[in-house]
Amino acid sequence: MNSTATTTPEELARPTIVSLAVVLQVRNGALQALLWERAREPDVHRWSLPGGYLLEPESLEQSIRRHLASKVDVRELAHLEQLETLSEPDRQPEEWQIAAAYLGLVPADQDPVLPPDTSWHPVGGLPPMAFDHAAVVRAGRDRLRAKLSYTNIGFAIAPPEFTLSELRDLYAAALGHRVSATNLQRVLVRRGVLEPLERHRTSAASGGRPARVYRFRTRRLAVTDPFAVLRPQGSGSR
Amino acid sequence: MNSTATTTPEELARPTIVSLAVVLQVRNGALQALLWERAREPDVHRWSLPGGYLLEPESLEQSIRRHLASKVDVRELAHLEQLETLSEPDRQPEEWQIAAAYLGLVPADQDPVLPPDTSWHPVGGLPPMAFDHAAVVRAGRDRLRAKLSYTNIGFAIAPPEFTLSELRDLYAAALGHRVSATNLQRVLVRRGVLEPLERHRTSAASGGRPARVYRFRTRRLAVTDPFAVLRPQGSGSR
DNA sequence: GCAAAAGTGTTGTGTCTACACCCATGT
DNA sequence: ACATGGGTGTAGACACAACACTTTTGC
Repeated sequence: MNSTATTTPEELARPTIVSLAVVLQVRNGALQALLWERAREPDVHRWSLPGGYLLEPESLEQSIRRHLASKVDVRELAHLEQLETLSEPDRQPEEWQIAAAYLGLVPADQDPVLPPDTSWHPVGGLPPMAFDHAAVVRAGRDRLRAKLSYTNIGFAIAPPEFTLSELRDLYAAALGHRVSATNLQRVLVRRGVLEPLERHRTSAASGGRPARVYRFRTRRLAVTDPFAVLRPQGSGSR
Repeated sequence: MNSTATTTPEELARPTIVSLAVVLQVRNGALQALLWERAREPDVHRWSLPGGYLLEPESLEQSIRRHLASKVDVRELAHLEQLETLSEPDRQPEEWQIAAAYLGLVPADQDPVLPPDTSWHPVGGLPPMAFDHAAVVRAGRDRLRAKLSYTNIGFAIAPPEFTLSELRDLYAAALGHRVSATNLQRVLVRRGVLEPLERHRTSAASGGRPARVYRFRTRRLAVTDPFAVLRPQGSGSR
């Protein structure tokens, strides 16, 4: 059987198709996921990822953007990428669903108005989750953590402008461990990811030197540390 | 609309669902992809990726393994992972298909018997490809190249045992640039990926010192260079 | 002046590349 | 002996973490 036969066989599988999103944001110093509380069986009162059915004719990315629009304004999503596609026939009890999972990131300065059944939950310490959604949240968190190391994806969790301590706190929350502002600055400036502005943030009531304001040079995903090893010969050491 | 409503609406999209695979192997010193020549319109005589319809009830991974079994013996696949899911409504002219693309890797010592309409093609220099399949091949190639740098995925392109020059040639073919056997050995041994055996390969007719035989310590995917930067504090430098 | 926070200087370490040199075999 | 290919030793370039120290503000 070939993927492109002109006549479609009868015994074809016709699972329903949904798109899901792990929407992450750093809130109150913790990485949090946008979850939605189920109102009916199965898995009543368990929490699940936002998303829903694919409609005619739209791509999966259009689908997840459309579904998310009822939770958060699409303009608040600084980044959206595909995570994985789940297809185990028994992953949902009632019907066979194929689910394309996406990772969405919301900058820390946004505070979307949420519908009543929806709220943010720290990814460390998730509430009881429906179906296989807890694993998807972990996959999203891991993808973000990995990309923070070798891409400029920080732009998607940070506001347009920020001080280095603010950025350090965002990275620390997302990565789940302490981060040094000193070294974070050096790494990101050396790679050309961060750009210092001339402006400074006035110091807090407790005093302290005013912090310089930075921004990401570009707010589109780019790989900044392409080859860990095994670079082409003669391309210089890192 | 929610992903888990108990009643399924009428206007639901019901595209057909297929699985595709970019199967890669190093052959004759070049990274090659397993392609299949279309026998009918649309895109007659263009080359496409092996795969086909999802059947009831199987997962996408089971589906692609089943379809590949008609091309290559499944036991010859040393690694299989999901690449991306394509869903643009107009990506195929005749029907709307959602395609889950996988990356499969065949060790260099295998030589599967192929059906007549199927053959290997170097990924640099692909023949005219059907639909969006050329881009999927490039995505598979790029995924392999990236993972060669930070995982032990070499096990999936290498035979069970090999000398370092042989492994160097495989890495060079897959990466598309020259690789030093000296440094490849040091990187992979330092990381505990390679294991030297006591055995040696007898030298060729042209002479030369007999080469030591190595193998991968494990033939399951593992990340060996986890954090490019931004490691947790106090976790030592690389 | 003193505390607080930001920012710079500097040192040490581990990783990787490049290249010189040595080793073991066939002819 | 010498050509051929395998393997080791070593030096230099970087990137990074850690930490001491300086700068700039509020009180």
